[in-house]
Amino acid sequence: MSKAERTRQFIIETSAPLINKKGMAGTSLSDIMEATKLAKGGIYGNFENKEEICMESFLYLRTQLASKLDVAASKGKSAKEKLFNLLDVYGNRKNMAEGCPIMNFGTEADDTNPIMKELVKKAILSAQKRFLTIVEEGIQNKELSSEINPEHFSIRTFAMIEGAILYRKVFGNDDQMHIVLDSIRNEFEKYVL
Amino acid sequence: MSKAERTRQFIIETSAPLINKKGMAGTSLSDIMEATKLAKGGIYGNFENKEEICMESFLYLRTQLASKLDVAASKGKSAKEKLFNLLDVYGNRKNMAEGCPIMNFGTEADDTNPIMKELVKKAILSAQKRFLTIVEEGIQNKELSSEINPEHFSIRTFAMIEGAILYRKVFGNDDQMHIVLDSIRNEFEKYVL
DNA sequence: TGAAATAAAGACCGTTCGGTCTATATTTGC
DNA sequence: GCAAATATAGACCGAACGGTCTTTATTTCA
Repeated sequence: MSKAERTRQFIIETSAPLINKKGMAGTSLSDIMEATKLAKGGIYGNFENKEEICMESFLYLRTQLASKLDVAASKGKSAKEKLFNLLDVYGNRKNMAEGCPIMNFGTEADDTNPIMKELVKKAILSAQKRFLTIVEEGIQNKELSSEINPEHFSIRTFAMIEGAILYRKVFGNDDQMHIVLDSIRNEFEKYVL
Repeated sequence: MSKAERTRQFIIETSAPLINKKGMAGTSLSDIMEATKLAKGGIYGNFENKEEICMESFLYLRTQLASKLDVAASKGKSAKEKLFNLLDVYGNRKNMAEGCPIMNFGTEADDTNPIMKELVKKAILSAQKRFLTIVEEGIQNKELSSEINPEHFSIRTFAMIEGAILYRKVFGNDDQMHIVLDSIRNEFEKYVL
């Protein structure tokens, strides 16, 4: 990895939590300069503009979280274990320090920023698919009753978790998150054969 | 209503959808000037600063939506009708043109803006309470099985709807919202006596 | 209707914004 | 270890930012 590549990566990793917290419009270049201790030249030598930093920051956060989730799921031996492991990742706020990047970037990405919106869309679909696959495979393996609707379950689960993340952000505690996760677990158990 | 009061209200009503869409940091004073066709003097004669416009805009959006919800609920004669009427309001995107103000302002209100955060917190609690009351009264009136946990149900419902609103914003359609609302209806029906 | 009170216009202010560019410092490969 | 290549510093730019203030226009009410 060349110096430039290392610096670029460093800028992304340093800016990402900042932008996730303060928003794209709310994070200024001087914020990024201060956080990275780099001057303008150091930043703009590695990025076209602020928008590129925002996009890369989102992709970084998204990838980080996705790999945590994938690792957690893969450690489960059954559909139930996989799902519950996923829920545990969402339940631990350390895994999404400044809130969910999907929600943070998604709410800010308006129609003037279609590329960002597309990235968020893909992130949602991939998060949803993680649930979907677990349920579908669970049915195939006869672990789950075929009465569960995999698509509906995964949409509902993802939506509920995002709502709980909003709760967590605004209230600053995990009370509602735990209630939500428990209810997802309870509902899922009903379909476990 | 004095001229100033009318102008102030006009500024709020004109800015609110703009700020809800573009965010607090993303909406500039010139945006507000353009939308209202007012000059700086006209704005700052009625507001201390931009932050005040943002707060009033949130309160306006919140009140607008709350009254729609309250009216809808009050038209229902049973707990089920009340709840279903509420869900219909959430289901109609026209009622939340640029997304849910709770989510939009809530994700942006960080710790540097504690007053805003408090307003969002109250808005969430009041939205949740609307569900809670319906369920509690339903139980009292023997319309609902006492097996339903009113608090958990209302938290779960609100979270799921917020998640669905995020879906709607990013995907631009109501597919997931309808799936979510249907599942809420189905779950609720199980407790109807 | 006319005088006092009030509301809005818009020139102006310092600051900060995102971004460019040259000069200097640091890597890199021989 | 030195020369060429590359990466970073930071002065600089015009535009846009939020906000102020005086001047002018409009309400308001006797």
